[in-house]
Amino acid sequence: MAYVLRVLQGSTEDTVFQALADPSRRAIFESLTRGEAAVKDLTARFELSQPAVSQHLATLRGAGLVESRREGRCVMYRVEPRGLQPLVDWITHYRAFWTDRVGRLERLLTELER
Amino acid sequence: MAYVLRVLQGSTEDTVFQALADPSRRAIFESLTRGEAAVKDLTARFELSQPAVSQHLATLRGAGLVESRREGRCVMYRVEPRGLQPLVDWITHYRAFWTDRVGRLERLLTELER
DNA sequence: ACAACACATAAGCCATGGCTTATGTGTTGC
DNA sequence: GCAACACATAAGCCATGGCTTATGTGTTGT
Repeated sequence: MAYVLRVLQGSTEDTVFQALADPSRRAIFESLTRGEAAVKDLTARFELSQPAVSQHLATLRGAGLVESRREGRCVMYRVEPRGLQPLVDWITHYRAFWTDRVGRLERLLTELER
Repeated sequence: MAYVLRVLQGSTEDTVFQALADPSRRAIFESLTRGEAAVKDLTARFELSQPAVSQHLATLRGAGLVESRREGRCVMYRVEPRGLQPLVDWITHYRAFWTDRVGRLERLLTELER
């Protein structure tokens, strides 16, 4: 069922990993976590051309990590929290190998849900 | 301090993201979580040539996600749990944006440590 | 010692990806 | 309407990456 949902959304963890593999894209994403920003702003922060930034944003958008909204002649981009979910899910699948801290977290969750 | 350690280890989250970006590499990694395996075994499981598998393993090894050990004429590969830590750290940094479930986990941790 | 096995590495090929410049699409203000 | 701004998209270039075949390095067994 979760699988079906993922397929319908068209996003397995594949797109997310792919999107976050690039350092510039991660930097842009991190920058957006500090608040909504226009393409112009991001272009100013990083030493990238405007098309480069737009292309990175398109990739992040395709991975569901980011959303956009028009405001006047600017396009504001913001982080889409749920976009990280596939990554969290993937990692959670290997929680057996995590460090003590995360292991403790999982144990807590189990106890909570019981 | 954590930063210094990362630099000394020579591994920011960069190598890990890079290594996990490839589907074949993730598949190999996932396969290894089910237990130690030789290159020959992995080559048999996936439809990849032996050199391809070796190269993927070398990349995973470089990212600290996997370790190797000689046993006779085979080289056994196993998952290195701590290798996922940079990824967990990176995601944890954006925990503010996580879904309710993870948010609940974090709140639990905070209460626990207090 | 030699053949067979298991693996790593080298070299080359081809697809992909990220960047650039150039151009198209909206939107604002005069 | 028109110029200026903000952004998206197209086209092309070049580096990178993943795969292949071919070859080198160890290890086992006879």
